[in-house]
Amino acid sequence: MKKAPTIRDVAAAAGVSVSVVSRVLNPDSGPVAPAKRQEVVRVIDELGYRPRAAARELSAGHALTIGLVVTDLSNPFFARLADRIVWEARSHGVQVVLMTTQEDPHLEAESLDTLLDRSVSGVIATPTGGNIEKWARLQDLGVNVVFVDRTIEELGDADVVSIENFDSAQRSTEYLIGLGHTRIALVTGPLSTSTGRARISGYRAAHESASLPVDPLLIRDVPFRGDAGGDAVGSLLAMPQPPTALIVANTAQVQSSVRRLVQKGVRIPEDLSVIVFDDNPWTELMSPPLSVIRQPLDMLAVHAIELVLGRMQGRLPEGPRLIEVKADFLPRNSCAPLAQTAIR
Amino acid sequence: MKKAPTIRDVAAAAGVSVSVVSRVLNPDSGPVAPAKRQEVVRVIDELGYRPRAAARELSAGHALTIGLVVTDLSNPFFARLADRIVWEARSHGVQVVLMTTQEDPHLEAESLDTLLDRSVSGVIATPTGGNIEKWARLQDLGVNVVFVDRTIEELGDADVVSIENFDSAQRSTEYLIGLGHTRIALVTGPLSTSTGRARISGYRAAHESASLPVDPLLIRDVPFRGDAGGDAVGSLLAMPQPPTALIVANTAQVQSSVRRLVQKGVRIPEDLSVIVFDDNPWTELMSPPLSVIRQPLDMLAVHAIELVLGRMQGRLPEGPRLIEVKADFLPRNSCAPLAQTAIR
DNA sequence: TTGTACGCGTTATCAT
DNA sequence: ATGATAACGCGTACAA
Repeated sequence: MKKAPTIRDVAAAAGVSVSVVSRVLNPDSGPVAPAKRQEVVRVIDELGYRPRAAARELSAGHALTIGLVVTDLSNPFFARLADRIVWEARSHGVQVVLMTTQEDPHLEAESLDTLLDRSVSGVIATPTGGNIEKWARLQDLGVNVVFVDRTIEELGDADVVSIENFDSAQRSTEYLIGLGHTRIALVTGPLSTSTGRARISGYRAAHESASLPVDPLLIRDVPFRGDAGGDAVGSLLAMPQPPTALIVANTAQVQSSVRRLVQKGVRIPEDLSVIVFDDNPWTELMSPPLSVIRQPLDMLAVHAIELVLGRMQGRLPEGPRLIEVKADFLPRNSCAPLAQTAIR
Repeated sequence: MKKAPTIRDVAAAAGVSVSVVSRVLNPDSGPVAPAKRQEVVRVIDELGYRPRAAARELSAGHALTIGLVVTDLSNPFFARLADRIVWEARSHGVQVVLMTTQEDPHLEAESLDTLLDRSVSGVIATPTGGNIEKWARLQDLGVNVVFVDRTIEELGDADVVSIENFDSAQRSTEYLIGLGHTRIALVTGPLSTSTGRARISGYRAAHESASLPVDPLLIRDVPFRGDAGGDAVGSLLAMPQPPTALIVANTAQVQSSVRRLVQKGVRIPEDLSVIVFDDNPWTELMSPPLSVIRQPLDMLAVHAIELVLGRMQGRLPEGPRLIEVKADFLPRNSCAPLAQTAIR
């Protein structure tokens, strides 16, 4: 186990001073005689020298690194988001340190502290909803914060990239209303999250436009983690007057919800029409293929990374930016007119 | 945008020297008078001081960080592996920087260089198969390397955690043979990977034990990325004498393979019996539920992290360790006896 | 164009 | 028990 060469080793071997080597490394920092430059490059190559990131960071005061804070990589939504972000960051020479929160504000707080220690220059995150002061402090210390998917309204200064939550929920609800359904259940995230709130609003708006009453018992704002989605579905099915249609408005709840439906032997769409908010190609392979709101997470990722990197490089105007990308509704075969629904 | 306090600020505010503060931070590095300790702690808390990671790393020569190098986070296998590893690492106070290779040795090489720059003390990776000297160099520089899922036989010194590839392939093949099938197709990873080779061997062994000939045309070792799995399936179905059973022996190919089957209208198991190597809960929700070799990736993750951390802390005996965890075969309803198969 | 010297924040060594 | 000081490796004014 030998130890890696330093800039000094290179300088010595090339017969120049460290500053020359440094200037070769950072081209715009000053002039170098072509002959010496070539020699230095040769030696660097020969020794396999690479600048230590820690030293650079210490000197620069900040790292060419961003933090990615998501709740849970076993959710395909976040997995694919992470994939895109890591990929995009790499192509810009930026590394990604990954942290998961399991939707726990306490773990989130820990993550933020750690990222601060690392002097990351940016963070892309799906916030749990808590830790408001901590987020503010992070920004105060010069870290560029970009929220993706969700947001924290109280935090004025953060960029946000999300899908059109209100709109998506409204459209899918309208679609079901258009099929004649009047008892439409909604399983969505907790009220403590911006997405949970926005999607419920969209759902309500669709009812209002159609002058349809909203049965509050049909709205289930449940935790993301665990089997909450499945349990909500179970309880909905057990109602004296069960719904004839169901919208699962959050990727985190889709899996457990669908599993419960399958377990209970519910026929789709004969017994129940179903729409899910999805990022999982498998929905297409089920029988019947599920109608989905397709979350354009490539767009989310691209915008998010564009924002952090943009901020890091100082371009981009001052104020916070809010980007909403459209989510397409893909009707497939999991919805039927009320008239053809068995239990009603 | 204020700037974070340093150890000097703390020392000044507490009326002590930096050494005292440092000793308070690192308890085992020397004695501190209880009174002073308390005061220092108070000031640290008041100022919200946190030690800069870069400075520590520079001083220590290595970072409390590990690199996680996988091919692709959109594969649920790697996503969930990453999830577990990040989680487990966090609980030990080490961060994870994430890199993806897209199965490209060139990108892998870049990643390794970057990780070297960061002075990571360990790497958990699913190697592409190339970059042998680079991996060796990494180890030479004191980085603990743990391969997971796949391995590089030429590299003597690396720990390896994998499933029993030979055995899993053998058992699933035997199961199908037991159902009377004689033309069993195998879609698996490229021969350049250890898993590809081992699974083909298991498949062959099962045939041998049953004194069944192996039709080489039924073995498709295809690339992981893209639609290679689906294309292989398409071409298998188009054979003059198509297979009556199919094993998709790699998670990366499952999705495109199954999609192709669905597209072609192949009935499972009436037309074709199917077994897939899986980590995706959705296989259970399809109709029919697919029989799978369930990859125990929790075990993979736990062992991998246990190995890196163990090495980092200097415990663990000298030589490289090879851990093989068992993968269970879960028969569900996607396989039928040959006698009940339509096309034969 | 090149080299010297100092700062970045922390830990470790060695006096006191 | 405490404090001064030298690394750690790199960037960068500033001097030559």
